[in-house]
Amino acid sequence: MKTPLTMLMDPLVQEEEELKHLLPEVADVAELYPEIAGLVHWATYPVMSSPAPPLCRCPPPPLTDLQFYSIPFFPPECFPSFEERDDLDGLLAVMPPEALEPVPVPKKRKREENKGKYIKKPPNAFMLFLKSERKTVQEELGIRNSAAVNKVLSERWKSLEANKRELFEAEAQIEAHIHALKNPGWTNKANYGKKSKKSKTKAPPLPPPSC
DNA sequence: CATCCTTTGAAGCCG
DNA sequence: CGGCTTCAAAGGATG
Repeated sequence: MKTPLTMLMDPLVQEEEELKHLLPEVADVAELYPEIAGLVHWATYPVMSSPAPPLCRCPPPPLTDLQFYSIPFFPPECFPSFEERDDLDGLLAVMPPEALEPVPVPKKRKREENKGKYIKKPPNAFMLFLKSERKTVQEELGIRNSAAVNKVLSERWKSLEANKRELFEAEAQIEAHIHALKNPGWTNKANYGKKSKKSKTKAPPLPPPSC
């Protein structure tokens, strides 16, 4: 008899071979971002061959960050062993009540959400880089305007060391896999055309002929 | 208050 | 299949 969680994990197990080559990057991500190490280990453990990785006892990431990425809040200290994680009822019983709260949705999305469940795209590597470095640039340059900050970060992204960029790319892949697991069958198509049309005509209208 | 600006990358769409 | 469009984040600016 398969538990709901086991059924959820089956697709991941099937992709074990595909993900194996990512494991070194997963370890790097956990090292680079200790605040989400527990989450990374938890999320990737199902695709790892035995033995299970040592249980991370680091504190869980802030709940707001987890909700931001729509990741269920399963802090490692909620289950003393990975085996107990498969006891879904038991796990739910020990989870903090706020972890079961619905994921907050930005105001600009609430209209769409009212019509039906709105699931955001997972962030790509550059978006994760923006999120990671925005505060640093804001403090370094004393600017808050995101458009200006993004321009600066665009240049830094282009000159970023390859190995550091690969960490963000690996993290983006992890985010995408978690997103796919949480939202089976979801595609970008669901979000396409949901935003109001921007007048961002890449090729500006032809100028009038100068006589 | 809603949308724009600004970036890269992923993915949908269309001819 | 190539090129265009949309949307992920975010916070000040603008209408």
